Amino acid sequence: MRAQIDNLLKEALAHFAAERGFTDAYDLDPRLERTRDPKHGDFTSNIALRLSKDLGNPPREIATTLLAFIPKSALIANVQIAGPGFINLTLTSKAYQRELTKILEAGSMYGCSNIGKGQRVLLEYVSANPTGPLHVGHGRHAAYGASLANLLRATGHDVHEEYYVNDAGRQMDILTVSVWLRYLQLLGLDLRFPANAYQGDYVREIAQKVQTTLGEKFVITDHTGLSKLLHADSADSEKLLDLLIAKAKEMLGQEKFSALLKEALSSVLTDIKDDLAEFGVHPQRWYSEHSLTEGGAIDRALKRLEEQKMLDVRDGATWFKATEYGDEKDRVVVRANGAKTYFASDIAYHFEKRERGFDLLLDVLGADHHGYVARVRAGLEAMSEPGDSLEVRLVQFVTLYRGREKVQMSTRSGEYVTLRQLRTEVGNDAARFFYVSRSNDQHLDFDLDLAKARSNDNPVYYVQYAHARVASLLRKMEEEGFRVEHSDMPELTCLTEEAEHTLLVSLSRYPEVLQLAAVNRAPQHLLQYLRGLSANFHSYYNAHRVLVEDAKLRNARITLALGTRQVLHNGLTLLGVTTPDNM
RNA sequence: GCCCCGAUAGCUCAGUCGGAUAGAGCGUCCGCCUCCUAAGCGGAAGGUCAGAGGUUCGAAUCCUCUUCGGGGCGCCA
Repeated sequence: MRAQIDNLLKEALAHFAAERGFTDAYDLDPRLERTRDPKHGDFTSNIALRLSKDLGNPPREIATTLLAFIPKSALIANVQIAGPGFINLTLTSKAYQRELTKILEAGSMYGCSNIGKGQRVLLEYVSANPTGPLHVGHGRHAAYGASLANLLRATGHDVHEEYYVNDAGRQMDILTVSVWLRYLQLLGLDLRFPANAYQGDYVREIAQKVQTTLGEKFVITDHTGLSKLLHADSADSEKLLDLLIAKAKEMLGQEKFSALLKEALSSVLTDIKDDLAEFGVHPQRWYSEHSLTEGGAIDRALKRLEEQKMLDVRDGATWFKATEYGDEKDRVVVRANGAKTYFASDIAYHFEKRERGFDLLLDVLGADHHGYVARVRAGLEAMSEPGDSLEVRLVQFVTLYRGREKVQMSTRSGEYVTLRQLRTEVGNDAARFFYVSRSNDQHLDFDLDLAKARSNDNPVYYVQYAHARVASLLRKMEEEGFRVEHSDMPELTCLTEEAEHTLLVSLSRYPEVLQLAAVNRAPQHLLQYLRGLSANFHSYYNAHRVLVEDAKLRNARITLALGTRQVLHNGLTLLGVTTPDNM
């Protein structure tokens, strides 16, 4: 709808420009907006105000000239100049009736557009270390990323979703050692378990599984050295972990250590994949960090940097001269001990994404990662890739509440609420909905009690209920022996109530909302809209009877309800929320 | 010290290329509730948009400074 009105104004502007003898010199985008106050009509443009300065004419005069050029249209009832020079357009009721028809014709495609023009987007999100179950923070990343992917697809982007698996590096080694120690304990060895190893029960479960499937493969005969290490009072507990890792590799041998690591990794990863799948999150690819090394991507990236003379050896380590690209300090890519840093994998990974032909690398990261955005961008630029091909959206933290009471969590002790627990408690729908209810760069207070409530205070319930209410109406209609005549569109001209007009206007905004939400990477706009639409529908339902005796009016009202159901369905589906017919 | 995010009604928050009289939900107050199964419905009161300057025809929105709050700054991942 907006696009149609927009075109009319653009046409007028083209005439106007031709008459005044200028063409592309000025910004001639009408920047059509919805009015806030219905007194100002339905749409408004401030183009006359914006042109006024450049043209040296008063805005109202420009507006008057422009107004004469607006083509006649069945969609526009009235055009007025108001205030300092706004052009206000009031639409005909026919325009809204047509839009309702379009909703039902387009069905699940209603609202989709091609503003993305097929841009190839690699959306990376969650990418939690595979060292334990996902917790409620990861849930927010998952819900946000998945909704964003849906929004981008609906607006014509070619989206590829990816989860980066950090399956190399120290954290995996620590997990492996944790599993190994639990495994040895299971087999009766009396060993102390370090406080900073992975504490969760899932470590014991993996150990149990290893023992069941692989038996005593990882048993060691002489464990005095290990025991001694564990009971030594080491001041530096991190150092102890490193020593333990070295000891484990030495005692088991690299091959068995790797086998154990693989077991641990696959257990955790399987759990994460199942968890996300149940949550409606399906990355197309699980990209292994390990494969970066194997595939030579790290070497290619380093070589590229070398060619650009962007590497420097100091103190035995290899540094990337990030400062030359605006970073605050240079960054190590290869440590003095020869190990490549996490940062090296990271720029290699992003470089490799570009090699795969993606236009936009869209990363969803935790707010604690903001520091490395500049680094990775610097890396891309140093490798002659455009810095703005990387876009990062940071997700702030989640705090759980039960009513007024804060739920205490501590990642360190392994006492945190998992995503699975949350989903089990409040359900997938409420979780998906609540997670994207606030802007990603705001802290989120997640109220478990509210999310579970079956009352209108609960926004997800409220919106789903609007959908169910339509279904209920249709059932009732059948019971009463009525039916919708589909032969030709019912006479929507019967929809003359104010509440009906409000609802029609709200429905017609949906495509604009999708674009706004996609462009701003802001699913909460869609959510906010759905709440408003539901409110409009509920008020309408409360004020007016749909299943009236008059067949014409009844058909028109049912059609309006069906349109509402369609838009609610389309919107909720993009957010990963189901649309029940019964509640 | 440097960097990022935030501050809007009693509470939780919308307000996204600057636009006309700043919105919603909850709570409060006042009515209503024999009605398409719907745990309710309608209305009202409620604001120094943290503060101060600036840009602009026009600022909650952009810029600068200040105050307060949250987070981040490793040859960790």
